[in-house]
Amino acid sequence: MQLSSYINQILPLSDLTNTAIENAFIPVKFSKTQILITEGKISKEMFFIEKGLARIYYYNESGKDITYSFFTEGMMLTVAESFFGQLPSRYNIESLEDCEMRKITYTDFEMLLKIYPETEKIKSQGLLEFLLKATDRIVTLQFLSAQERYDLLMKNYPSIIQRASLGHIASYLGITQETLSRIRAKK
Amino acid sequence: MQLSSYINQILPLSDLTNTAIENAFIPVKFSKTQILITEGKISKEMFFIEKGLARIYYYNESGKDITYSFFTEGMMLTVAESFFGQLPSRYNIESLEDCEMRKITYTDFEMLLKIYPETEKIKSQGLLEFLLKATDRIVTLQFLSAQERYDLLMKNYPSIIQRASLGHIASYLGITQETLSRIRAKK
DNA sequence: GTAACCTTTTGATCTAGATCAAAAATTAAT
DNA sequence: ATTAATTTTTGATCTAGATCAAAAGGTTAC
Repeated sequence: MQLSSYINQILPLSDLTNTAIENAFIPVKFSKTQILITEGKISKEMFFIEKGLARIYYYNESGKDITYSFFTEGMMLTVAESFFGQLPSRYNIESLEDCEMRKITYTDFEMLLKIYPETEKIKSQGLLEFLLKATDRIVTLQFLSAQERYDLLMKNYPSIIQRASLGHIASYLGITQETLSRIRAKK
Repeated sequence: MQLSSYINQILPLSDLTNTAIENAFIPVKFSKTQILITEGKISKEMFFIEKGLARIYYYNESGKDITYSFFTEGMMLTVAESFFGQLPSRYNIESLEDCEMRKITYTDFEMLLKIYPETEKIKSQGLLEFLLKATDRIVTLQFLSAQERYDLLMKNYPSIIQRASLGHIASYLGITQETLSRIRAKK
């Protein structure tokens, strides 16, 4: 999906504003396993994924690498609380495939908001989407079994299951690799 | 906490805007166990709690009542995705104590945003806070033990532990009542 | 091409927390 | 107050999923 279609599906904007947004998001490429945002730092950038796969992850108290979330084509990628709130990020972002993205800096984003006030709606709509996903996640983790969580991911994001590694998917689901491997085996 | 201090702690606003906000939030009282928002309907109201305790909850596939979240003095209470996005709510809201609140309707909220554009910041800041809480929740549910989740709730919201019922707290933590009772017993 | 390194699978065992059931303690209602 | 209803505790048992360990498959690099 193109950035322009993404924006327009949220809210149709004037041609002028659309062009301004298009120009503010500059193309970037990342190869596999690059770190785009680091824990402890304030996210200065937000990415729109045109091609590729990435994940947000963190290390728990015992140092285990845990995937918080996956992002793929047509999604806005950033540690939302850090970017929108300009707070230190508690997560890292890593590319899992070679990626083609568009990125905007926070400064440019603020500028857009100031010059084209209609983009403010894009911001709250964006926040709303992050929130919707997060609440879904909570409900999933609160009371579903490992199998049910896997089925749900399969249903909602089948491509992630094919493209991400077993270990990353397992920690995302809140289970061990072994358990995920067994769930897959018996189907 | 007063509504005015809540607003000002987010962002200092002009006296004019402050007064407009104060007037838009009208006082309401609820007695224990009243339903403020119902699953399937669009949340037309957002509440600021001056006194009392409430919870957001839902019924899972097997019909079990699950607490999604608690809200107490000084918090904004609403099903954020439903109120801000004007989408059907997937949750209910129930008062758990006699409550004194201030409420604003979505229409009045929109009006405020239009007349006093600086309130738009309050909106995104509000969304951001809901998002921050939600991400915390995910990390908690992803890999902490029952005991660790309980300790965390105790640390962050000790008053909820004293005021909410065992069953509500247990489902909030994603565990059974029996397990929670045993965790408490051994301390 | 094979050595070194990851990732996934399979097996055996263990345990945190669920489930089922019933007793005790609180709270509410007449 | 006494009964009824709800909530919490305690006990016994069971199970989903963790942990530990090692084999089997895949990748990557020289």
